[in-house]
Amino acid sequence: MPKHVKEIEALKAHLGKHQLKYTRQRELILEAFLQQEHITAEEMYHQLAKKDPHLGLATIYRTLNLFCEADLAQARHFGTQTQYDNISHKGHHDHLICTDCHKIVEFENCEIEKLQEEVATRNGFTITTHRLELYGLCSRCRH
Amino acid sequence: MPKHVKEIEALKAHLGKHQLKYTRQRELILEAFLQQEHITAEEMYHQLAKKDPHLGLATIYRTLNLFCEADLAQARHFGTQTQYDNISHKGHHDHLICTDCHKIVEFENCEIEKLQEEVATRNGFTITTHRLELYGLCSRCRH
DNA sequence: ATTGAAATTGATAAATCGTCTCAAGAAGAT
DNA sequence: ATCTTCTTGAGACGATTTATCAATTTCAAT
Repeated sequence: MPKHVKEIEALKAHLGKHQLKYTRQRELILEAFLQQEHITAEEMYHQLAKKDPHLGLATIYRTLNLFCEADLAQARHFGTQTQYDNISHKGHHDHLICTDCHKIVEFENCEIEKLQEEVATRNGFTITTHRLELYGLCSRCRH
Repeated sequence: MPKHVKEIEALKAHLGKHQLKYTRQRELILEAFLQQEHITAEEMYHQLAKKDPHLGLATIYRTLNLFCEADLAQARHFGTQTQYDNISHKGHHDHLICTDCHKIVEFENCEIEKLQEEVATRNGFTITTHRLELYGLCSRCRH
């Protein structure tokens, strides 16, 4: 019935491993989360208010942080807020961030990823995820 | 006597251009800032408490933001705090982070940096700083 | 199905981080 | 030295996120 069976199973696996429980709220938040590329807790709060007016903001924060631990999400702090990126089913994308107008351009680069793997291997690491953010000025803000 | 004559002149140029004043606090904070690769306002607050116990935290925030406008610093949101990067400092290092034992290995990779520049140029960006973190398991934790 | 231990929730208090306010003090031009 | 303007320090404030805790829900064991 639910669309994202694979991710639900991944979450359940994580929950089981840590003696946590699969709740109605966690399923609701996961379903909503997986339909976004990235979202803030506040945005999700308003979005889900229609489906469950009693869902608390604290629960959303707790659940999104849980998703980070389960490697379904990745938190990214920008400006005063925290963005939760969906890294589970899309190819992981990186960000170009304009420090002036806060514009964000997403990109993907296989060569960089390959070099990352090399660095990791050289140091005995096995990468599960990564974060790459390039900060600078976009063409308009450079004047 | 101050060591960073070039940066002090750059700051004075910016101040003059905007009808701002060169104060004891601004010089003190600049001297301290230029000795770091990156620092938070809070860290600087404690660090400078010895030299000037009356220096206010608000002044440090104001001054670090001023440095950003004068292109001496670059703000970057890291975790819950804001890191102020020293732009004149070059050797930027990246991190390999073990998600199990939290071991952190620093590395530098020119090829990756070159590819980052290419991506930025292709999108019309001029990079001033970046952040690359690879998350995974180190050799010991993989078993 | 019922029970009971353990985890989760919602509401809100509290903490955190950074900015704003404003009276008093410092800088710099005249 | 004077005068205008900018800056400072202290604390209030606003926004975001986390902690607290009693009531509720989950889920495994009856």
